[in-house]
Amino acid sequence: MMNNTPITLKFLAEKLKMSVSTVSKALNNYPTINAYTKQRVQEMARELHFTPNKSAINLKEKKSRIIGVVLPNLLDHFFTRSIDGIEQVATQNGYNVIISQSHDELAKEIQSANMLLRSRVDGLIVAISKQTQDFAHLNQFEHMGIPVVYYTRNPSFNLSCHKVLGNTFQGCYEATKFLINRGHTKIAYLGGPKMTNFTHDRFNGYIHALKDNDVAFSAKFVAYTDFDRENTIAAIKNLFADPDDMPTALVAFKEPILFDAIKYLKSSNHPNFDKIESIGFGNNAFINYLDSPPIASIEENPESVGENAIKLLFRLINKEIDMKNHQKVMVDCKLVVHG
Amino acid sequence: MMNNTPITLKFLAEKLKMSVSTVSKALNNYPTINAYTKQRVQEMARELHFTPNKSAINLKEKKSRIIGVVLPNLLDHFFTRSIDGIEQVATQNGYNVIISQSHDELAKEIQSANMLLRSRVDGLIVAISKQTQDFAHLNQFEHMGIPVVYYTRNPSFNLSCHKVLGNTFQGCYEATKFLINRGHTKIAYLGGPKMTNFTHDRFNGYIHALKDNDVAFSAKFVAYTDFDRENTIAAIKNLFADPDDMPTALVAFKEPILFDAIKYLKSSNHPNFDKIESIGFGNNAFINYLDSPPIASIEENPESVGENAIKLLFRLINKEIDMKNHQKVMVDCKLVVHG
DNA sequence: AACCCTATTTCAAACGTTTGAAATAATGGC
DNA sequence: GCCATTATTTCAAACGTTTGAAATAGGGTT
Repeated sequence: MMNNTPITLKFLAEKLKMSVSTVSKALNNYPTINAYTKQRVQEMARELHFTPNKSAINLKEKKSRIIGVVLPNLLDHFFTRSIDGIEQVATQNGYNVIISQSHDELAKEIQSANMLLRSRVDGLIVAISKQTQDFAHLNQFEHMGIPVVYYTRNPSFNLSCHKVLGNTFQGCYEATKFLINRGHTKIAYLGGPKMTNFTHDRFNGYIHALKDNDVAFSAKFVAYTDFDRENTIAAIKNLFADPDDMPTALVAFKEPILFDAIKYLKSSNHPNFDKIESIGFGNNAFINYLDSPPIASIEENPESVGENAIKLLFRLINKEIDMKNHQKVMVDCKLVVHG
Repeated sequence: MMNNTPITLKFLAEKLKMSVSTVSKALNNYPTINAYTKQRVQEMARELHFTPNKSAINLKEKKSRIIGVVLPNLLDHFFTRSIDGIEQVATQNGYNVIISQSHDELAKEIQSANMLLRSRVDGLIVAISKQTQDFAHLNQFEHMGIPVVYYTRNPSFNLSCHKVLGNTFQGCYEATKFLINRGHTKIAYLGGPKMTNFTHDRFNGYIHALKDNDVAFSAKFVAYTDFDRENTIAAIKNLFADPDDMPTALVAFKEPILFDAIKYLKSSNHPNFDKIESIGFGNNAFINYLDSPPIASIEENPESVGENAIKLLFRLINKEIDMKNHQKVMVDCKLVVHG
């Protein structure tokens, strides 16, 4: 049942009474190896379930064919969907992926980075945690010649780097424009955590759409929140504070937050609740089950973001692009109208 | 900026004018190494950002300190939550986790398994795909002495193995009993794909709860579906086919399916829609946003399932339990009442 | 100053591959 | 049958670690 001697090249070689190098070359289909020999070796390898030891190969080849991915968490469907894009391209190219969650904590992100560094990944894709201000743990990779692509979370403030970002400006612009075209002039913007890029580009998209369509901007129609429900409710209260001048539409930086907002508005018996039209980032599958769903969603195409990130990474790994020649890729959003 | 000579023990040794083994032992805090030497080595290692090469260590140690996880997909929160449990225990024990999705396809599962085998994981945790009937790709691991723990998806029909399962019998029993206690006597059961264990234990829980509480079983209150919405609607139509004898409550094998059912019932203007009380497996966070939410959820405690799976795996890895002494662990569900 | 401990360092082999260079075997020309 | 090719196989080093055994250094004792 259980095999105790590990099946190595050496073991095969002894069984077949030939040298280790012949076995190795036969399995790797070297042209200098006799056809019959190859056949014998390959048969034996199959029979004994020979599985090459990746550690040994990595050590010899000085490459692991592993891509590391560090991201905040797997509960956000944006990230899990992006992984699908990453994995697909990786697998096509014979690479494997190690995923590590930071849970949005810097300490865990550092830990993840260090373990991936020890594993000598050939490249790193990272969506930084909310806490990440210092990048030493990520810069290490580049010092060792391992390319890093930042995605989704934009560390622009203090770092020039390779990045692949969703075009949240365009997404928010289109959403706002869509609402304007439906006749809204009082469109509120519900933004996310102020400090990160969560919100900046989106807000600009909102502003520009208003401007380009001659809709007046009003500061009282802008509020910020985070992923905490109470804060969202407080923000909504603010947006709807003036009973004589309440928004009729809403653009939100993330769908779950928008759902909280909708729920609150409904429960607070807002007079024109039925008329309010809203749009958020995400395009969550559960919208299907909501009674008062957003009128549309900003689909961020996470698979495509992931795909672009890893494609860029491969170009860096293959030296098609110099590591120092920092690239920026934007992936457009798509407005998906529901119903 | 970029370092070209890799920082290895050898490199450190040359810099410090000592032997490789001294450096190695100093870094590993061998008692035979002089304190001052240790200090010098450790300082130099820090300064030059020495990072041990895991491949080399794996090769030498014949262990990778990697746990492989193969699961259907990451979009199902059950699995992502179970990963949190797995990762936490793994990290505590100095192990890393490689996650690979099968997308419920046998071919991908085989591919994942093979890559993990090549990576010489020290153990495997797997939730088999719906298509998995043959286990050769997984049995390979045990042949090589690598323990495997099956979780969530129970391959009982043709395999004795180590398994960690949610106690769906108990979960369904409690849900049914809860509904009975609320006065229902016409409780429908909406089951999942018939062939797998998706449904069998749950159905038994339902049946036993009815029996133990003297509620008559009626075959017309049982229907099966899968993850396809159309099929779910068809199943619901069947359950409610007899206008003179319609169920007043519903237990479903998975929440998203239950949501489809609720949505359909609502849209079809079911006369007593408001009265219908339902419970499904999952405890999805989005229930919060539903207007007609299930009255309760069967929380499957995925983190705990994951945690139990990896704890069992470690006991196998550490030979606290013999691999042939197959273990079965059940993780109880918890009924969570909403509102 | 010869000896013996003990403390510390170094040697050398091993883990399982890959691969260019060297060795050997097979074939063909004459 | 001998030489030159060519086909095929083997040698040997290398990748970066770990670790038991062997070597060396540093003190004491007498």
